[in-house]
Amino acid sequence: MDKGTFYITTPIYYPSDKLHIGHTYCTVATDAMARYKRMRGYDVMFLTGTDEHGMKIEERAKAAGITPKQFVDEIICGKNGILDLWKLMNISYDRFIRTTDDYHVKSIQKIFKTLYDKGDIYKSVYKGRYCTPCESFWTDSQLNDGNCPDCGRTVKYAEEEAYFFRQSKYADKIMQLISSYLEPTSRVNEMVNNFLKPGLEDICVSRTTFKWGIPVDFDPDHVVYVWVDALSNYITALGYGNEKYNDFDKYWPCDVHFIGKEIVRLHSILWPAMLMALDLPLPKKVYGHGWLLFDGDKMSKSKGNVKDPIVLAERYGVDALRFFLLREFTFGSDGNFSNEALISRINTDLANDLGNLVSRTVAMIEKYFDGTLPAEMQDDPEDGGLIEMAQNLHGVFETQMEKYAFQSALSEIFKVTSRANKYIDETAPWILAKDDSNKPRLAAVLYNLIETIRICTVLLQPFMPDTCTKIFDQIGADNTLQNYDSATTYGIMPKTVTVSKGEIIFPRLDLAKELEALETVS
RNA sequence: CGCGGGGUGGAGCAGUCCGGUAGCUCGUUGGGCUCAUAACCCAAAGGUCGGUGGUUCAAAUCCGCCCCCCGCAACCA
Repeated sequence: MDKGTFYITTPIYYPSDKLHIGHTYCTVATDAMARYKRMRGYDVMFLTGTDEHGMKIEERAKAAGITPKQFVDEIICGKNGILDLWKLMNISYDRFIRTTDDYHVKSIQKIFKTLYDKGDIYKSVYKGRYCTPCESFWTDSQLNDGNCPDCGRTVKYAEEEAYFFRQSKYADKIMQLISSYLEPTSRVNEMVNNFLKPGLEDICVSRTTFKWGIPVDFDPDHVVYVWVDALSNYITALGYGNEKYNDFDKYWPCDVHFIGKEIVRLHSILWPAMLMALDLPLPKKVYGHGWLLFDGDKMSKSKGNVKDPIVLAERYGVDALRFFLLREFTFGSDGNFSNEALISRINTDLANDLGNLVSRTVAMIEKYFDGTLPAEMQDDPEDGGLIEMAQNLHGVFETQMEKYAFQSALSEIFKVTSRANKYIDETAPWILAKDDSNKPRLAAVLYNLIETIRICTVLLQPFMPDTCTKIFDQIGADNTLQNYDSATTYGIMPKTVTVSKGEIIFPRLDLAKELEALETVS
């Protein structure tokens, strides 16, 4: 059963504000993959966390009249904070790292010193446009008509002593390797043409203009700038450079970093360069997923189009929301989030297709056999189509999952539930039930339905863990019929299975009513 | 000429690498069924595949040019 290790990560999120549906999307995807790999027998390490340093948080804390640590503690541990959100969303992370954790801080200082001693970090001068009231440096491209993008005032040329990471030294190697670890491949060209071909510049990795960061221990005026701090979380959380954990050798290199497309550059260029400088192996995959857009726009607080995952999960159920996020959107591309799409997807796939299939199957077994199928069954060639699909499902499902194509993997499952609904019409059990001599045939039909539902449900577990438990209860599948291997064999369910009709799993929603309600709450 | 992605029935998308009857989901219309959550099943209508020129027996697909949308451009999942 043991297939080795699988290490998967989300980005560590920046807790300057409550998280929104976009963060939830990435984390749910990571969770589904982690659960899938666990089911398949891998020793999984699923890491998520928070990236807590930086000027923005320092400023927001100041504005709120509290310390930066108090500020992030509230957002992470407070009511409806990040920990609550992941608990609500049923996120099965194994480890949660905060960049303010002592062990991480110590590791970062060591890493910084190691790179400095090696000559890959060196002291120089950062030159740029500086806005004095905002105490911020800006690049030319960030400027708004030549003025500060934050306050609109004029900026002036300024210099600041800073440490730089010798990223340029690793440019050639990265150019050679990037297409082997970065996915989807469409992102590779962007990196090569925009950054690698024009020539990599060294990157500034320390600051003296704010204090809320990890101090450079051999030069106390400086704090380590975000990216060295943040990216390293993937190894410090395994115990690299600290005593807190000691499974670095076991899990590194990482199997896949799931990240948003906006930080592809940092994960596919800077991070590999850092690892090369530390003489460590590179992650096997970096997957830059797309964004959820709202009315074609990026979600942002200022545009007022942010979707609150807590509101949606509480209204429609965590599993329905998890399912929607991974079923509706192509993981590698941007997708358009809309309330209408959410409601429609729940209605068509979950209520009409899957939920109704379970409901009608279980109801017929109760009605025609008092809930328990008889051992005597009569097969028929017309069963072949359905059985073949159910039997082969795990194979096509795996192919898609291994490509991180959640949408396609789910689509394969729903092809089978659709086929099962069609099978009911083809076999017309209600007609068979009219004549007792047809009972063995009727029993076989209902058994095929139950067994098909069971296989689909096994594979749906990474996406909708709680709902699948409810379905297993209704169709009478015990624990031995729920594990991954049980989905690879058709017909292992006992013939004399007993079902029990429970509550409706996914009630059908009134689209117009829900849209109206969502307008007022989010 | 900065770079990348996209433009396919009313909506959302696949197909483009490797040319050969344009496909899926939703919606619409008609029919069927009554086990089921007014759900399910069948059928039909609906597209000059952004524009234009070229290659070819044949182009959504390959090549040239043009238009439009989105993103990136060194801190946004």
